[in-house]
Amino acid sequence: MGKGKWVTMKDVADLANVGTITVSRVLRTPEKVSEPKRQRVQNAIAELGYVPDNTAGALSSSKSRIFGAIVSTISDSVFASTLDGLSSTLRAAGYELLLTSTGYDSDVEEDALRALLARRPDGIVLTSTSHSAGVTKLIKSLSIPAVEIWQLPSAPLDIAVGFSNFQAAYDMARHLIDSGRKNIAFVGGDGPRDARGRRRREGYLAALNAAGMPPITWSNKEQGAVSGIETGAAFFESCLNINPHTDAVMCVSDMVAVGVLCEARRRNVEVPGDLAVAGFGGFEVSMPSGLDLTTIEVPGKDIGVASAKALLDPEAARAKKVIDLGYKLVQRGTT
Amino acid sequence: MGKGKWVTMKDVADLANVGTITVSRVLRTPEKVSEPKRQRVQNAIAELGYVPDNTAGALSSSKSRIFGAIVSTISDSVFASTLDGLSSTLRAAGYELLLTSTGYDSDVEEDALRALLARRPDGIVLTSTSHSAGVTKLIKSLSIPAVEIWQLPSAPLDIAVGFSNFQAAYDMARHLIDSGRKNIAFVGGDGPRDARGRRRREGYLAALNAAGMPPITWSNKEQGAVSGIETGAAFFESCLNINPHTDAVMCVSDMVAVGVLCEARRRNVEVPGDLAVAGFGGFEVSMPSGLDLTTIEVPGKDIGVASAKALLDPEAARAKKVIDLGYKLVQRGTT
DNA sequence: TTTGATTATGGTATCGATACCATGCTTGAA
DNA sequence: TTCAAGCATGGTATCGATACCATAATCAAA
Repeated sequence: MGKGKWVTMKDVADLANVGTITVSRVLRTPEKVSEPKRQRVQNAIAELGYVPDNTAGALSSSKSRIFGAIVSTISDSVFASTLDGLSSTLRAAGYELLLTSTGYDSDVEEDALRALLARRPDGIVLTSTSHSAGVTKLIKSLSIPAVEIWQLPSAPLDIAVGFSNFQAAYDMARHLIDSGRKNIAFVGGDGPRDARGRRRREGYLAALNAAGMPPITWSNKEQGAVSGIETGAAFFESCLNINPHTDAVMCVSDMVAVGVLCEARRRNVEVPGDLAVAGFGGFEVSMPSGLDLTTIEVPGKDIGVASAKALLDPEAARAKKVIDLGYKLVQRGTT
Repeated sequence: MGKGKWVTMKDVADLANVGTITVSRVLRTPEKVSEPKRQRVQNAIAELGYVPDNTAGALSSSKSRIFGAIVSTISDSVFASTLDGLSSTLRAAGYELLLTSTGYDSDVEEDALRALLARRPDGIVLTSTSHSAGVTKLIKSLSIPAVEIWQLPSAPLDIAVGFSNFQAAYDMARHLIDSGRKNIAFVGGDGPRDARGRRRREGYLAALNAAGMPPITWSNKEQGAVSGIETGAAFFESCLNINPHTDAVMCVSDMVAVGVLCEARRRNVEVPGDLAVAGFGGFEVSMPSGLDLTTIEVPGKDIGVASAKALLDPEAARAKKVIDLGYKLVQRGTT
């Protein structure tokens, strides 16, 4: 049709022989327009292939119907399910999600936030919980809801949705201690940029400390990869050097645990007889068959859905301030 | 600062004692403004914490500096790296990415597209290659670049960036045939909504057909999960029933291959002696240690980067029309 | 019939930026 | 000295919608 030009509301109005405002009403509050005109307008819309311009709408109504999200990486599959939940819930309510990734670089966060704010979003989602002074100031000065997700911060900027990594790891360590394990190791979670992993490690340390057990921690920092399957496999290389009596290993993620399990099978280390293995959750929602891994199930998608609800109804969410969705320790065959 | 109100360009202009247009120029073409005024304006911006309103800018310049992307799911980690590449490249050029997921429902695609177009993007990215008539018509009528990614379509709507799943799988099958395997199975890729997996399966079938070998295909459709680790593990259950002489298995993804490998180790099936295992790639970019899996390395992130470039310079990209980034058959220890 | 309430509809200002044109000033060449 | 060219700057219209107010039409009650 139009080359380089968009059809405008005026075009529709002219064709239907009504005022532009009537077209606007047909789209937003159709019950306020009489039947015959509504029909004419709708026909005109279809005939011209009219697509409303939300940019203009946002300007005049000062409601953009966009929410912004800042994530460290999209590739991190843990976030992915959250983003899916967020995006689909918002879309169902007629909102769009503007996504920006920082690549774990906190200097970028402020830039990303500014870029986001330039679109005048109706609310924002942050996936990190420690912010620079600039970011904090910027957010505090806004009148739109800000939701921090995943790791629950001690002092939320506005609204927080997530669960406690610390507590979950603590519980998992207790589970291993209670089932009689004496030498419990922890693998991963030491990356300087991986705040969630670090909290898990801290939960583990706290539990062992409370039980009077010496911790056994390990990572392959030098290799750069701290969360892949290979980390779990490589763990065996040095594990026995540190403590040859290790009889349980908590992993910072399910992926790492899968690596440990594969390697254990290859070396004929019996699981859970010789070695208990625990993961940390939700990289694949269900893994009932095959691996039978004990893990912490994390409400990734629920976090997305709950954040969306918080953005859509900030008053209700602010009443709670912190929305803790919990986690589930799922015991299976590996412990 | 302002409660519920945003600082506008006018506010900055008043404080700096210049016209609004000068503020605009300081932000976009600073070299056209004299040194002293530029300083005054920049001070005013900093003092007021001014964040420009791109919504308004988009309206008057009819350039939104937004690109839209429609993906089936964000959770699919394969897309994730592409989205990362796309998003970061665009952001570096001052553009933003508006993301919408369809949840594999092609009815939703047209809705999603309309919602995207309502934001007047400067270009769009599509991850599926078969579109409804409505979608095709809508896109053809646009004057903005449209990039189809991953699977290369036979007749691109506008620009296509990706590689051939068919050819890659064909090559992998040839590799197995050439290395002397006689009974080669294929696992997965039969989901009605998984077009990429289907093309891989077809490539496999074509190669076996050309070699005069009967195919052995398997899937656990009934379980709903056709791409997880458990698929690979479950494969063993029925594999021997179909063909007890199976000596090679091509998997629709690396994840499935990991499942196969783990299960093989557990059952003391020697890899690659008794069974060759091949994955299909890039769910984790490098897995050098531990698993040593032969796989097809897929240029996930590059696709994102190349798409971003195509969007930013559509004329150059249109000259090529189809940008084939290829793939890499990486032979490792499992074949 | 008049009045007030209610519904349907349109006109006009406005949102916050950019585009375009006009202006005044400074130069250097004629 | 005069004029053209170039630069810095500002004024005003404009982008495409919505908000707000005004008006016309309809209907029930007085």
